[in-house]
Amino acid sequence: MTTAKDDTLAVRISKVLAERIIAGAIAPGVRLGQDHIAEEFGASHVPVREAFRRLEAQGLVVSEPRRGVRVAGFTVEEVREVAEMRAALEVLALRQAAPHLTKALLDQAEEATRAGDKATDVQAWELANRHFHRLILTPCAMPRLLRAIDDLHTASARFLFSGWRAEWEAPTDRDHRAILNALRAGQVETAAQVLARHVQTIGQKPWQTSRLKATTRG
Amino acid sequence: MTTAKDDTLAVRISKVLAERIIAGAIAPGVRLGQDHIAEEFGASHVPVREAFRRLEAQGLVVSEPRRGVRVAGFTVEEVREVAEMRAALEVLALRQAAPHLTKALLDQAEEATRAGDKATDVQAWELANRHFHRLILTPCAMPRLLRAIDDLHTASARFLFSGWRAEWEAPTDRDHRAILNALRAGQVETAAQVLARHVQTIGQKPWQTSRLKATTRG
DNA sequence: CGTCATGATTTTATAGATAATTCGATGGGA
DNA sequence: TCCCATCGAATTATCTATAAAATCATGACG
Repeated sequence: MTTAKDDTLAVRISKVLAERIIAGAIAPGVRLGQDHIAEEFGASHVPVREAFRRLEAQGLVVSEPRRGVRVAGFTVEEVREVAEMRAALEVLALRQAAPHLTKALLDQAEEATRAGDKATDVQAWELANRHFHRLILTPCAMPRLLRAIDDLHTASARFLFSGWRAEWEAPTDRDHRAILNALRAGQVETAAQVLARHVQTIGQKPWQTSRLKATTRG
Repeated sequence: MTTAKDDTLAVRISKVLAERIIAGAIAPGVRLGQDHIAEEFGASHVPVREAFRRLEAQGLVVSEPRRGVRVAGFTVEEVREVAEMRAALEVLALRQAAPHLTKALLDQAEEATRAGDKATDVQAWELANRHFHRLILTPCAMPRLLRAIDDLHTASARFLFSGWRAEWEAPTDRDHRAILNALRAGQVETAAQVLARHVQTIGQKPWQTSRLKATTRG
């Protein structure tokens, strides 16, 4: 999680910057001057450039040639986009992972859900939530898919921390338990549907959330 | 398509290398020495490193810290993975794009299909095929999704060129026309299902293809 | 025969120089 | 007097060249 020593310098810089962007410490649209950042990290500008490329691949910054990089702004449309992509990909991963899910894994997932219950701040909750999703999806054994989902999770976390999140505690826990119950009963399709709706719901604005819950499962 | 002049040098290098990897000119697992490539392009190693990062983001190379980059090897599982991801994401894109599809766009897509009919080599066919998919998906207006699909297309093209492709002409054209007909009739769900099956079929090994066609959508 | 050390190759990082774009200022025109 | 255009300076990205760290291989010694 925190800057492994054997990582290359560029990776460490990209991780620190990613944390800041996700946490909202750097506002969207802000230009990232490479000399400024290089000076802050006591490095030169070359590893900073590499860090920029990594962040660009994750969709956290946008790079305009000869005009530098800016923190990617996220509009309502982009938030919806990430949610839809997560829904599509996580459903795929769950379907492939389902045959390989063991009771031990599902128990671990339930424990992650409980950890989310007890979370008092958003960071702890997000950690538990991501842990839950990772536990039930990893057995699909599709590395490229899992990496894509992970990038979408970080994008989700970004606006989750940004203040205009909905009430996330109750419905999420309910959905998580519903997914686990369906999986334990062998009803993969039901679990997939709940997962899709669950992911799409997160990241809705509060008023949209309530309206969507009313028409739920239309 | 070919190395726009206003692109940065790193982008041009990454495009050339991507073409080579896709065309199979560089075998999977081969180490890419940055000095060697830099010398070939008459550049230094810094833009080469940036090009490596872009290729890594596309999944065409894998980078081990302090040990250089190697051309990503693609196994049968990885090919299946890319096909499944494409199916999931393209279906999503098509559903969102459907309301914005105009008759003019569908006509252009049909023309792209005809271009695929007339293609004599794999390169030309792949170009027409990608054009078709892009035409019917772009109106979804989801840039992140479209970029992800595009990366998956290049990954698909890689093993399409690698020799162990199935007979790709006839079934593809039939699927394309079926998709267009369904879209013209307003049957978005039908079009989405055909598209999903179509994408999953491409990239199957020949014997798998025939078996899958027999048990269609089993 | 195994292990350790040394050398060569390769990746990674730093510093300096070059080119391009943006912002600000100044001058001309309405 | 105000607005627009053009020119210039400064900021910024990009590239080249050079040095340092690390890994792998080879060979010698125990």
